[in-house]
Amino acid sequence: MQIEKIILENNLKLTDARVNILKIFTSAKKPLSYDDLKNRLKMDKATFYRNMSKFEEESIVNAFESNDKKRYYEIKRKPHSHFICNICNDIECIYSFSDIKMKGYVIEDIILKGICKKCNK
Amino acid sequence: MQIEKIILENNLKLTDARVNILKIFTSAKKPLSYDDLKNRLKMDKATFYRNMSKFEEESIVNAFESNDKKRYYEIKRKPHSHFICNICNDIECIYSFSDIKMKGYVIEDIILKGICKKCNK
DNA sequence: CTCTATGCAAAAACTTTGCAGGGAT
DNA sequence: ATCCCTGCAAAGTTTTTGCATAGAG
Repeated sequence: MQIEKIILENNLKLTDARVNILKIFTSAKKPLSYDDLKNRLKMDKATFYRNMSKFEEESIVNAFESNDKKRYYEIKRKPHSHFICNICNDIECIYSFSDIKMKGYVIEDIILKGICKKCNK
Repeated sequence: MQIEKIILENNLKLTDARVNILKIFTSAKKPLSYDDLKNRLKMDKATFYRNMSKFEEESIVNAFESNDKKRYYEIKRKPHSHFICNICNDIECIYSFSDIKMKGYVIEDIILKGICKKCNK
């Protein structure tokens, strides 16, 4: 199974908590916070956060802080950007560009902030 | 004086705390957090945060959360973007582009994250 | 004089840490 | 058997709120 492979390849022990977390994130369509997930997580918050830190270390997930001071995580897949709405705080993934270059810098993520389609009506 | 004008034009009372804050921000070259400023602020943190909220409401300042979970503020001036280093957490202002458009959306800020020049050596 | 602003202390929100017991390899 | 993981509770960090007093207009 794909998820078990990810865990074992990164020299982590295969535990229920890790499988539970990665199942959720592999099917998620946008970044999620602990708060978004707490009802679906069969584990303590400490376990969640500790595992997410491990996954970040191992480059299995990306994370960033959003407008609401929560940390949002997503599984690493093809490069994309994010749009964060300053009104409703919703986060959208954007696949239409990722071509900004800056000499001497490595650009790992592009975050656009503003007013989303829904809130802009 | 420019700072007093800003305060009074927005129907705020002219207080030492507000002048103190805006003096710092008008001469700042990049966004600053409470933590960056606490030694230079002659006021309680509650006063600082309450005033910054007012300034945001009145569109005198912009703010965003950075990698370190702190809120960074800057005086509104000509539009620009920010680069946040994922290693040293330093924030740089970037004036070289701001031309991304997305139909139906309003883009208010562009934040690039990655590895800055210094850390990329 | 009135209404807003301030300081202090306490609370709130999110995340991290210490520790003892449990589980994967 | 060993070392990593987990849950629980407590602590840490940043920001917000309540309340009484002070200050601007």
